[in-house]
Amino acid sequence: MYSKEIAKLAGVSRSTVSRVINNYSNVAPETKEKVERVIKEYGYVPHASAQALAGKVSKIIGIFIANIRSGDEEYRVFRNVYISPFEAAIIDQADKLGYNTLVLIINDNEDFKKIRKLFNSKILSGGIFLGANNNSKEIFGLIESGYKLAVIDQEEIKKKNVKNHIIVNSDNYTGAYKATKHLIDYGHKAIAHICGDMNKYSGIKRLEGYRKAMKEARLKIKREYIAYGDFTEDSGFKCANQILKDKNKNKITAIFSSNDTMALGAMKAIKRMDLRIPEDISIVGYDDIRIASYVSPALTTVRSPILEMASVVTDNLINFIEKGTSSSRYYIIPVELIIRESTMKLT
Amino acid sequence: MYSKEIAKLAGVSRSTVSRVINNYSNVAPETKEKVERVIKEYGYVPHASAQALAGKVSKIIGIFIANIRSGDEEYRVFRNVYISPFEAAIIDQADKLGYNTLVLIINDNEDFKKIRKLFNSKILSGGIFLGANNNSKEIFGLIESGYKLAVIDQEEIKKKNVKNHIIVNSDNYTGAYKATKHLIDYGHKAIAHICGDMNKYSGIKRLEGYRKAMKEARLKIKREYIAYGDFTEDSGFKCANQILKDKNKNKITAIFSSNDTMALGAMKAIKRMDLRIPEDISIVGYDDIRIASYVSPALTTVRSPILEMASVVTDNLINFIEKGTSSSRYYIIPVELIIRESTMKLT
DNA sequence: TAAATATTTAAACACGTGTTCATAAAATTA
DNA sequence: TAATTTTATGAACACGTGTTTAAATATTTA
Repeated sequence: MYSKEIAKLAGVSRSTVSRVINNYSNVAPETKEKVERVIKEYGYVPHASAQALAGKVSKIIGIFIANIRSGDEEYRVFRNVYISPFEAAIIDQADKLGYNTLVLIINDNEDFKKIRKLFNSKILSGGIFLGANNNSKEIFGLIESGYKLAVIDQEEIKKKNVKNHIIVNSDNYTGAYKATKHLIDYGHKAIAHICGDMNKYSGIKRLEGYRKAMKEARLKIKREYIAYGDFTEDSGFKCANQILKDKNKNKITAIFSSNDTMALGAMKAIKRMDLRIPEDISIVGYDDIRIASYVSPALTTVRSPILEMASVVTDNLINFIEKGTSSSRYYIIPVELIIRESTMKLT
Repeated sequence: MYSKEIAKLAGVSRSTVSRVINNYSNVAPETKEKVERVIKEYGYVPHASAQALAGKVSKIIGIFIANIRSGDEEYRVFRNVYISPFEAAIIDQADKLGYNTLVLIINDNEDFKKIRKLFNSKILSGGIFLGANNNSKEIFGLIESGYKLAVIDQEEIKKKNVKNHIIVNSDNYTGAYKATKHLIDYGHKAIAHICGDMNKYSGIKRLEGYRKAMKEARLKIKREYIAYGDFTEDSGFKCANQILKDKNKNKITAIFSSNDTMALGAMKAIKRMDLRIPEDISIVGYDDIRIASYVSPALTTVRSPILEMASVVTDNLINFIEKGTSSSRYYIIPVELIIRESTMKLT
């Protein structure tokens, strides 16, 4: 069923059908009504490719999800539990605005070529990066090529030739500050930090937030307080072991983990050392993934407003696509500390 | 950058470029090599819409994910924790076969029209349903229309006019049988079942598996043993309360929940009644979602081989798309019982 | 060497839709 | 009523690629 046949059935020309579909003003009301009736009756839908070829832009945006590199195969495929609801929220919001969503999992730099292909072949008219590295040259390249892109969790881009993009971050810095401050307020002094992947902006900013709170309280950050993980559970386990191996010497009483997944690994390690949470070690995570409220003890953590971030990034991207007016917009969304059972006052 | 320009740069005609791209045999090797060099140098990619219009089929498949109806907004958007890794595994497998994936969340019947649109406009060349209701008229309609579809968790379709589709199920019947049998082997006799959504094939078959095991052991299924949930945590909570409210009379010592999410809700309810798991009540879930191994006590459950199911369904669908040869294939994938801490022998 | 055949290429058309342009019809003004 | 403006409509072209057909070139055979 094509527009030619609709035209015949409605007794008008194909151009008139096209004008009805595209809401032109100069169509007689009764003609319009007649054509619309036929369209509805036969369930006609324009051929998207033909439309695209004739100059209409596609109503599809991409979601580009960075895969976790290290760790086991299972985790690789099953994907980041923080990212997954983010994806769902974006799909939902895009749908509300009449857009479909194509999901791509980015494993290596080869996959950036796929993105380029999808844009060049006019399948996508925009895209959102999730979990990307900070300052990614590949993303800069795509933005420079003029593709309409938004990035979650990315430093403000100051390069002169990289403009026209959207960046939405949660306030990682303040979140990490609040988390650390919470431990300080509870009387802890020897507070360790399990860093996330330092290639991600969130990893960097959360470390900064931790430093800020410690500095503000005039607490010295000893070398042994810091361990470098990569946001995976395994790395959390290893980092906790490393941090606590000289516990008698270090007197560490609290850990701020850069995300919940690592915090879970750390909790396993802590329990295995026969230390109690929170009596011996208080621990704070970040992200408020679903498991956080189920583990025992329930994890104190920082919650990012995923729904809000997804709305902001999607609305802005689609506005950018349709109006063409984004001049490097940069958003920071506030976060919330959720106090549960994994932290307690030092007596 | 279009094929016309490539042709000019390579000093050949546009048709020759097309023949090179589409691997025709009658192109001189040196010509072919020359054209390929230019294509690579300029990173040329054919305009997908133009290709589609000229008769090539799109390399995009849809993943249609049914949303949970009841329950809170958060859960709605954040999506089913069982479905989410499934989606990831399908995307991964499709990518390996050179296909991209468009994800659609199905909230109501209106959304089936969207699917029709996507097929009619030639954006999609196939699709996979996740979490769909059993015997869905809407899906039957789409299959009848000739769209190439696969469905996870669906009864074998016997209607004469509904053919050419692929169905992949995990062995829900045997899984539920194993779960119940496990409890019986542990000496339990008064075993309750929290049913899942009876609109889903998995909900139906798991109840059947439970019945089979009970019958085989000559255990009577009292009316109070059965409670009807809908796969959400809330419903699990309510069902457990209902089942256990006359505990002194019923002597129920074990519960088989139709999925893990409801089992979590049930565990909350059980704890709130000051009963111990597994000392007072043993509980078995289904799906082996990630949280299952983190809760305390860790949940005994049934694991479906998600990766395998995703491979089977994706491989078959793409084969169907490319070769056009599927005559109602029906697959059942075996499952595995994972025994953890939430079940114990009755002494 | 001429003829027959095999190989390679270029031109032309098709795919379905949007849009421009010219024209016909209707409405308004003089 | 005639002239002008406004409105409505259909014909023709453009979008980029695949494919068919006819022609040109190279190769082989007699």
